[in-house]
Amino acid sequence: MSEDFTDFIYRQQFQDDHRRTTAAAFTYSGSHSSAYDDQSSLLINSNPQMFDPTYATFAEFLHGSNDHTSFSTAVDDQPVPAAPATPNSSISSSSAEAAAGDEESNKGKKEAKETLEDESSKKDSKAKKKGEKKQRQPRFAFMTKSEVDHLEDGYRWRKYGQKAVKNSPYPRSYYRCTTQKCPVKKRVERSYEDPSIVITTYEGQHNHHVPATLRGNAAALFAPSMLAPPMIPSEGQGFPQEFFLQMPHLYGGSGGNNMFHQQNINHQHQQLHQFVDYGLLQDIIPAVYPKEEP
DNA sequence: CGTATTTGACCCGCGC
DNA sequence: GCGCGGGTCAAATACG
Repeated sequence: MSEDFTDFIYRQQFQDDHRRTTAAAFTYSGSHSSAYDDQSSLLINSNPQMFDPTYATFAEFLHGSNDHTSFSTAVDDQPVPAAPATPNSSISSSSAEAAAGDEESNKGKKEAKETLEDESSKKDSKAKKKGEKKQRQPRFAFMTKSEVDHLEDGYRWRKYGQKAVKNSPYPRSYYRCTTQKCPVKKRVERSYEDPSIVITTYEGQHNHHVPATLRGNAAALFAPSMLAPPMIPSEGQGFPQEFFLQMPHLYGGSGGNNMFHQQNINHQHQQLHQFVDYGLLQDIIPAVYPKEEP
């Protein structure tokens, strides 16, 4: 179960749509998303003091609008053996297969489709072209304590599926980035143990900029330098460096230090600090939010 | 009327 | 080989 985790990286509280949200970020490489459900409570409750009020919104958090916060996790080099900053959150464990293939199971249908477009090639070339292991893209997950399922993250998503989650009354939703040719997928589900926790998993890299059609300032936060390079298949040990370029603030490089660098938090965001200080504990306690959603 | 969502069918890997 | 669970497709439907 916990083997699916590679590292617990970050914890964050912010506010989206006037709702308070708490996020915990980690990478993982397993195939079963239910694996981290077991850890959600632990992650959220482990150490309230770790919250970093640097970012105001989920999108900001995701894209790293500033880099006042510095982290060092040896994710791309080796598994992180130690817990970030609290003995409680020792979630880190194996990170053997960054791309364990259990997805991309649509090969059959794709084959049929492409046979139509490309009569001559057929499944042989197809299998050759794509059948070479179909590796799963590295995934990056966030656990957010939020009443909204689908958090604004700066991109446009189209829902393409929803499935019931085993042992959970809450379904899992599947989204794809709406930008043409962008391979990024995302799935969202609510923890069955703590319904106030939403687990968002991203897979793949965006090959484009954030659409400028967002409300708020999410688009403006996204610098051109954030454009991700083409994906390079993972070699099974950790995640490709390219993956982390998307969220540089989450990785202070592979310096070897596994610990949080809390001392680097910039304290110039006074209002955010106040916000956090005021409402943090409320979020730590599991709560039932009024149902909403469009 | 174009686009996004819903939802059952389908595919695939895996364990028994 | 079969059943199960996860993931995706795509026709139907809802939505603006």
